[in-house]
Amino acid sequence: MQLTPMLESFIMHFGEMGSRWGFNRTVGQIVALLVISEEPITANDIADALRISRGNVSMGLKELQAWRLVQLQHKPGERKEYFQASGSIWEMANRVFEERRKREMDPTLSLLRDILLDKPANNAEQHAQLKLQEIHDLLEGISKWSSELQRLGPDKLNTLMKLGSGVGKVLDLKDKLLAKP
Amino acid sequence: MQLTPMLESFIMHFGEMGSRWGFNRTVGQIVALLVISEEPITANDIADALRISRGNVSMGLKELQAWRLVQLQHKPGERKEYFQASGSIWEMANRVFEERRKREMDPTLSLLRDILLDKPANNAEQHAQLKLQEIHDLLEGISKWSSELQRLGPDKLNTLMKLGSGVGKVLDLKDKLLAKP
DNA sequence: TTAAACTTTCAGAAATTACTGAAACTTCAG
DNA sequence: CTGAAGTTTCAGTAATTTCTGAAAGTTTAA
Repeated sequence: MQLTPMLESFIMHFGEMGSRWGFNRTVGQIVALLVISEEPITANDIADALRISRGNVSMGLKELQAWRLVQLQHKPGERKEYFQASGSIWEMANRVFEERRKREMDPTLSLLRDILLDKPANNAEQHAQLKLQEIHDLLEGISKWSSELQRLGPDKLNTLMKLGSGVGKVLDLKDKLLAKP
Repeated sequence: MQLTPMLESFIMHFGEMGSRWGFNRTVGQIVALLVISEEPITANDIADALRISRGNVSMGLKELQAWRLVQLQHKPGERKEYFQASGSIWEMANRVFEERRKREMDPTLSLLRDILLDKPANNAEQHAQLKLQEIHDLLEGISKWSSELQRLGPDKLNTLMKLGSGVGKVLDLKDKLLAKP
């Protein structure tokens, strides 16, 4: 496992971005390494290539399994565990979105729902609840919409993305057609 | 600035979620406080309500200004600076998305573009570049699309969100109409 | 069984990030 | 000017997060 400068720069970048994407440096580096390697590799290969401790690799892989971004493989006749990126880039991106939705929105939605069940005790609370309701509705909207979009599948999503702001026109079109009868 | 348990729980939650949303605890708490307060408040009010140091509030507000999530106000005849949340919840959410796009995707896009300009030096690099190209295209697609969506404005976006997975049908409709010569 | 080959765990160390509070700075009324 | 009322900065400390490496755990071949 010998990395060229080009590949190294990519891996290091993913490490640095890791924390912005919801995991730590090591996890970012591991996922980058797995994505670019053609063959499945062992935890030792990873520790070796990234020059980090074996224990750290083990924790990182565990985390990546929680994100469902790695797949475990066994080679016939060998005891070692081999790892590879799980699925296409598109599938991996999907999993990241899903997981982040869970971590970034669901807990807040749940809290907001609870708070909104309570009667406002005074004027300040009443005003606050109006705001919280707005936040709740917006979050819920985004959350539902994004999970529906994911269910569309790659091809339709692609059409939609290519359409870009042209969606506006399609929406107008739809309104006209429905308004007609 | 006396907080009821309900409001306190909301603020503390935003503090805890802060790091997942791209800022730190204090910044999360400050923005929560600003959102629920009816009147603009001073930095001292904030330090007081959240029981954090004045210096920390100053740094937090600076950060929030970078995110364009707070607005500075002056009351006639007073020297003090008053702060309030800048714009509606919807506008604030928009700014957060935009800022996160900048921080989470732009640097990676830029690195990928650079790497993809280089000639692959060997087989491993060639294979890696194919993957990097995929990542690049996906990121670029998402990035462009999301900024186009923001440009649609709240009403159209709302229609689109309400449509949910119904977009699929609208897309079919569009295809049929365009296919007809 | 035993032991070799491998993996995971976790206590403590290292690195990073956030916070405090005092000093420095700014602004303005008198 | 001067100083009172305000704000920002930043060195040092506190809190949090990440990483290491040794010990414990697991699996399988013989």
